[in-house]
Amino acid sequence: MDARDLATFEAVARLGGMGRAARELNTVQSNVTQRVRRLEAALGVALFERSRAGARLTPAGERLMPYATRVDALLDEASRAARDDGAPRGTLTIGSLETTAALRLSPLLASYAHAHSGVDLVLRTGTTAELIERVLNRELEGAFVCGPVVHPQLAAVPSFEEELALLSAPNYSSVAAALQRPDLRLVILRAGCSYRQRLEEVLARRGIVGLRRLEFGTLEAILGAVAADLGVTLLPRTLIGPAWRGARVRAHQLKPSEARVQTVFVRRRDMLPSSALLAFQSHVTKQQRR
Amino acid sequence: MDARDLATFEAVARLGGMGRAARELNTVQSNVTQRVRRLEAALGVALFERSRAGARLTPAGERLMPYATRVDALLDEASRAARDDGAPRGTLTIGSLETTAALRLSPLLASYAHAHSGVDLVLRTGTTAELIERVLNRELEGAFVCGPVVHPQLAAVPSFEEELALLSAPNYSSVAAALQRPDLRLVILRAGCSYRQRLEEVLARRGIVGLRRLEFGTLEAILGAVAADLGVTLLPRTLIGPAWRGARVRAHQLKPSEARVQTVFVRRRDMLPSSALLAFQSHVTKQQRR
DNA sequence: TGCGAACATCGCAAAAAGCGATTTAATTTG
DNA sequence: CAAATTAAATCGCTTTTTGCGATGTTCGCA
Repeated sequence: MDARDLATFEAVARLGGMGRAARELNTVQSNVTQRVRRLEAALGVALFERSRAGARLTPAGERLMPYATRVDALLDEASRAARDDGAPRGTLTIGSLETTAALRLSPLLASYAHAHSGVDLVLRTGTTAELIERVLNRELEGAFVCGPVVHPQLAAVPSFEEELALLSAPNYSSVAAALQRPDLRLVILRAGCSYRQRLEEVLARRGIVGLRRLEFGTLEAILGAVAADLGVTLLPRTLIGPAWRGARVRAHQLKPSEARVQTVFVRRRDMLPSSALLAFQSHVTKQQRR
Repeated sequence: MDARDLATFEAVARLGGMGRAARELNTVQSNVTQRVRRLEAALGVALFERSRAGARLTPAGERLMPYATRVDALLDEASRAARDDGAPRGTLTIGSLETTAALRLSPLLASYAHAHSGVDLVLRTGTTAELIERVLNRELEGAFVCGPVVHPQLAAVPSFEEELALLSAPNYSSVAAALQRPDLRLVILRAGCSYRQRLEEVLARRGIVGLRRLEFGTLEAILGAVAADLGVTLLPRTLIGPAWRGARVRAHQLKPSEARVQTVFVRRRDMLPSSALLAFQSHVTKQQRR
């Protein structure tokens, strides 16, 4: 059984048609047809039910499908294992929450890039859910996300601990005062952001629900909005630099159970970490000890 | 990366040379060379150190090697999974101890063959060590061997329990009497047989060591030798049919701790059992309940 | 009954694989 | 020290496979 036939099969199954698979695989439909038919001939079973709508998996196809993805992943891992001699090299693609990137990663990435000049670093930001999705799809080798994470396919190592604070315009002297305003809004980084849910919980516990939201793409915009008294937000306390603290926004302390948030680094259990990733993780650990 | 190149690589690594691999793979040496070189080119690393003596793995090759075998096994399993629709079919190749085959398997195999006429049954006999080796090599889907078996790669399910008896010519009235003879010999099925070690332990506990051995290939020959007072042997009590019991050989009872032996069915944990095997195991269980 | 959307088939050209002979390199042996 | 040996690399050739584009076929639907 040829691995490329198997990959073709996988694409057809995933996309639901040979034509579509051909487009994804940069080839022509007749070629895909031929590969699928050869695979079927080799196995002696039909893998797809063809119809004018496309191709749907037969039970045999369903049984084969998980192997197609596993073989693909295994071949990929094999090639990385053979290439990787322990010296970090190649491309390291990791993900991070926006806030974690801003707060923790700059010095880390700088020192890492300096120590391992042979590594091309790629950092993608997103929400916890997005990042986890990408890690599961093997688009990212790992990601810093909002913990805790429990998932059978993922290994999570606690990496940072943040203390969140409620931010408001400076003219409110307490959390309670900041939450008085009738037209209070939640200022959030983006839909699905991990801290948004936390913020809603914090407010719900104070009897405030159903607030309108303001969503911005950058931290600066968020802080600007809070400074302009458009609403409140929840962010790591230490994220508020001297340029913002005190004069332009006020950080209200929350009790630890509400404020504590753990950032964990997740990666697929079944994917062997590249040397570049191992080196990165040891950098994280080193940083923690300081 | 092509799976067949990987298989070629594996053969070269295992056999220590491209020429030898070519012979095993039924092709020519230049072909093997080409495949290995292509693999090396694709990975960008040397996999072998060539010398006049053959080819030895480089560190990169060492890292790749386990993947080569895993990919091979996975492709194999994929093809079986796709083919196997739950109806037992194809070839079921299992192993068994000679004694277990004689004592337990005949009715089992007969009823199984009858119930699943689509399955070609292949039964190989051997010693526990041989059978386990073959199961590990995937030459057998599973085997009945002398338990207990603890091995990280094997799953073992207890299947039968035998009571062993010391067999002698009929003119000895007790174990002690049978062991009196100065030129006593151990009559054993073959070198490495599981019961041989047990027999030696039984005798050692009675102060008898270093006996000569007589080795025969068949149970009939063994019983004949014992009947002719050439020596003693250790066999499952129930194995001695009416044709032999009493008149021609005498079975001496041993205490349970010495007599009890468990036959377990072992198979590779990482190999998904075929439907044929699952059906077989359910036959075994059914038999046990009777 | 013709149209559209899908897969199947066909013929051809290009690419790759496979083979056997030969070359090269490194030992071992006489 | 040269010849023989052994194993891998290379080469030229033939055969096979692949990939492509065009065409054919099927089937549901307007």
